[in-house]
Amino acid sequence: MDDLAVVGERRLRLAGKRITPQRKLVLAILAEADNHLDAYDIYERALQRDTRLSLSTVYRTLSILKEADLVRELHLDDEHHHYELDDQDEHSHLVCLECGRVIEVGSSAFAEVARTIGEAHGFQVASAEVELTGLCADCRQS
Amino acid sequence: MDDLAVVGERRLRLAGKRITPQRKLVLAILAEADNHLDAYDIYERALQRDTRLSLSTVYRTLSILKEADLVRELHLDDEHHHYELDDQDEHSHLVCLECGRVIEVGSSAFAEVARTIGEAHGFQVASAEVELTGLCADCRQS
DNA sequence: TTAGTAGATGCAAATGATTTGCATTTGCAT
DNA sequence: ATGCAAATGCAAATCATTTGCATCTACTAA
Repeated sequence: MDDLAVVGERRLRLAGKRITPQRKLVLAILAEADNHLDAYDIYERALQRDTRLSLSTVYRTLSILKEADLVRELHLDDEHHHYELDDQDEHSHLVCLECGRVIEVGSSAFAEVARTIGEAHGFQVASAEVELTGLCADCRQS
Repeated sequence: MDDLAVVGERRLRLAGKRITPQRKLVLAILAEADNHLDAYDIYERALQRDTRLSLSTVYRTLSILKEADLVRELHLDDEHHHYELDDQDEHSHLVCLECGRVIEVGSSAFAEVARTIGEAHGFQVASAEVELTGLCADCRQS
């Protein structure tokens, strides 16, 4: 969805950041992605679109987007970080131990539990990251 | 609690691993720790106890303990991994954005929700890691 | 109890993701 | 249009984690 990228630009401006072709590109790539990307994924996809973009800029851009709460950083594995546009929706990830597949799940149920648990500790929950590991349906059969 | 370390040794043996002074030490340090440690924390504490232990061995040991499900690897921040003995209890972490404090919370409530969500996707949940970020009680007042 | 051996360790060097210094370019406010 | 602070690219630097290799040692079998 292109909308997300547009919203992103608006929010970047508000944060006093410049809108550069590189940032637009990163935003667009993230907006189109159906799954989570790591920095290098983004870099590769950018190269296929001709625009000039260095890997360091990808990292710098992601860092800015993260600060602006436009992007969420995930720790799906130990190798590197993954990123996704932060659509403000709470959601969790199911990571298959066998094939590594990642299923994204909207989970308002979790959000509620999270808030309740937080409050019980005087804690004001800003965001939740839930990672469930196990076996996906396919891998359960082998 | 010393018990945890003993149980750890038993489980290591079952996994066909040798019980070395270094492994005992890592296990003991983890068992005594009140909070999550990273590899270097463990290394430092080990040095204070005279036993010979290298940082690489800490990493190798943690890796083994992780495989044997004796230790859980946490991604509390982007810098490095943290480890805690896996007491099989489900629990989540409240990470304060302001002071970085980490509050550990037992959460059978979550465990249930997790299983339910997993099942809805044909997913068999093996373990859950929940990280809630926000403001702790103290920091909310400033 | 002891010898033999696969598995462990320590050290230093390698790796690989992420960051940074610096010279050059470029948004964008005026 | 112009100027300047912010952004970029490149290469080099970081820093957590891993690995090769020679040496050591926990354990097994006799």
